[in-house]
Amino acid sequence: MNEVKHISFFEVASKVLKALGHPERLRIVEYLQAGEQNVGNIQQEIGLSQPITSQHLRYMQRHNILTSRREGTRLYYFLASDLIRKLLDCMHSCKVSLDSGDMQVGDIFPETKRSI
Amino acid sequence: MNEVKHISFFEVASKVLKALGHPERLRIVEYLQAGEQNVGNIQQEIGLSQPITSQHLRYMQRHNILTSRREGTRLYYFLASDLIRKLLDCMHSCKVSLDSGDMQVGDIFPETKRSI
DNA sequence: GACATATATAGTGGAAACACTATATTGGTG
DNA sequence: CACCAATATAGTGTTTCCACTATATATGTC
Repeated sequence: MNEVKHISFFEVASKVLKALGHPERLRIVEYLQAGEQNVGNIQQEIGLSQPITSQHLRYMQRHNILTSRREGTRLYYFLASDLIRKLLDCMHSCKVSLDSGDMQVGDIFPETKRSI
Repeated sequence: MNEVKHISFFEVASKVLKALGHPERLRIVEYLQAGEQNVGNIQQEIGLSQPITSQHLRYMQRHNILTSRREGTRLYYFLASDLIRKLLDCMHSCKVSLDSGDMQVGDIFPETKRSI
């Protein structure tokens, strides 16, 4: 048997986008751009409870955003693929555009202003 | 009064990503990259029912992905901001990388193969 | 105003996401 | 094996998403 599911770019991309579509997960993933980190560090950096942190990490692993590697009692998570890295690069350049004032958050979300 | 909500880049970006995290919505938005289209055309192009098409469009309008313009009995939808356009450009270059073989879908979703 | 066309909205049921509390598992060390 | 630290999972209630059917609204034309 060994059935292989065929999947279009839109399915691939939308799954990734959806999995990144949560502010804390986006923070985590941006943090991991600099390199792998264990759960404790991620939790502390982002400021979430332990179970929530673990849930988000597992969720992203299930959705092929992250992979993990065990080292003794610690679990290190890291970005799973070049597509993810590429997407994050893009997000970053969007962020830069926003920060430089080329774009305005108000263009995107009226009645809001940027903080940080 | 006139309270202004402050919102971080992560909130802005994650909302956009989440709203794009659906294969049909991604198809719609890619279709609209070429320019505005009315609901009927979008429906026919993507192959969805009329209410579903309208729902997705309204959803994306609520999430500041799209804007609309009425012309007689027709409603034309179009991309709402440069951030969206920039993100789509990025998705497109990711797609190109996938197609050119620099990246593999298998890297992202094991047990799958690309179609189209 | 009657009617047709284009589009939106309401209602509904099921699935998934989310945040939270409590508990379990895994690996290391004495 | 007992115990500790790190992490995962189960259970729960709430909210949001999603697809679908049926109905409503808006605009243009006669």
